[in-house]
Amino acid sequence: MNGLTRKQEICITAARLFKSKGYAAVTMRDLAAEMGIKAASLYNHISSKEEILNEVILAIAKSFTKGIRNIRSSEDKITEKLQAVIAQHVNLTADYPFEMASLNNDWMHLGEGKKEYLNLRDEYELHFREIIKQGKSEGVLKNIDEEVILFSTLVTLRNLYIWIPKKGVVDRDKIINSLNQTLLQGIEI
Amino acid sequence: MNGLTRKQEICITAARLFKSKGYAAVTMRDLAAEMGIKAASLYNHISSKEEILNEVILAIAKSFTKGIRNIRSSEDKITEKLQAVIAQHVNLTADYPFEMASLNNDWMHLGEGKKEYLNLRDEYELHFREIIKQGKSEGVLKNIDEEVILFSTLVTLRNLYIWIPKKGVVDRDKIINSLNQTLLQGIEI
DNA sequence: TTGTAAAACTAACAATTGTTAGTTTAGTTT
DNA sequence: AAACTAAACTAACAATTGTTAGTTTTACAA
Repeated sequence: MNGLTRKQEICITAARLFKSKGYAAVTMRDLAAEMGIKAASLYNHISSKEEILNEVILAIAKSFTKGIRNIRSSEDKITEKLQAVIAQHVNLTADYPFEMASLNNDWMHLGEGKKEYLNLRDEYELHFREIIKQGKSEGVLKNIDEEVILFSTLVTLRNLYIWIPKKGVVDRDKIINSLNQTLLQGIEI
Repeated sequence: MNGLTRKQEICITAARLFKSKGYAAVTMRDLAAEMGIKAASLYNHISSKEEILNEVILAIAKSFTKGIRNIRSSEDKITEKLQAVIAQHVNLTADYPFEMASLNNDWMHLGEGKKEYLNLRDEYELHFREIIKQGKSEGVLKNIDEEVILFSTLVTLRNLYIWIPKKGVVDRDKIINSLNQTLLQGIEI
């Protein structure tokens, strides 16, 4: 019909519900009602509630880690790498705002997949930290504590999902440019 | 004993659990076990699970709004006002990291108190936005979209609860200074 | 028309949920 | 000693939870 499997449709709908109430507060009956079917029917397509969360979170977590791995190993200058990281966040968030919410808020409810998620997150932060270190050693970035830079930048990017859907049609380039300026050069004259 | 009512002790313990699993995933039996009593005994001190969330969230939400109201109406220069906002976030987060997590992640589960919470949040953002506008009109802040400045700053400050407890003993002044520099002047040379 | 596979259904389960009612314990005041 | 109070307890409830088993519907290919 729309090129999606029924399972994918379920996961997409689930992600939307997870964003508004959180994983734990969404029941299988809520999800089924949203799909227009009965709860038991969901189990023709998925094996458990937890599997849905795994699908939702791990797919997008892999995209992020794969992306920053490429950015770090590229030949770009540091500033370009930082801008590429920002652009990746804006683009993935604009494409998958609901999944981003689960990634941020519901990862602790992962069962089997939690270890893999934590590995992906650790690797992501490792690459990001290394880019920042390189920037400092090359004199492109100020000599501020790496962890402060990592935290303040990453937390803004990770929470774009709260903000981006509020704008109507998303002008990605405008957002990317604003964030580049704000995060890299600050807001003070 | 420790100057706290039994109800306050319950709310403090609850906030800690809410941070690690989210409000919906914490059962009254979980909370009771953490207090070393049975679930039914909790109801000698509180009237419902929801009341606990109300207590936890509204207390800290009021602190924030009251604080920024005073900052905005002060005679300080814009830069000092911005630094005062940052300092307030660092201090309240260092004092109440668990409550901050509920404020960020569990407000949608508020029942009776949700309207009051949303009013407090709106008022907070209003004052913050006005400080930013004033900064722009006085030429202290760059001519970047107000909403971008508001979002990127506020999201960093609101999520300090994730980061501050990771540090051992919290050197508040060091964190405040780093954030002042990072948020206001950026990370790029 | 018949066979097949996808996807829905009804009905029910065992466990867990927030909560209530009534009772007991322990410490303090009269 | 008697009364009072704070705070715990046991036992149970009605509702909701994720999930299973078995059955029926739908649509398309043979």
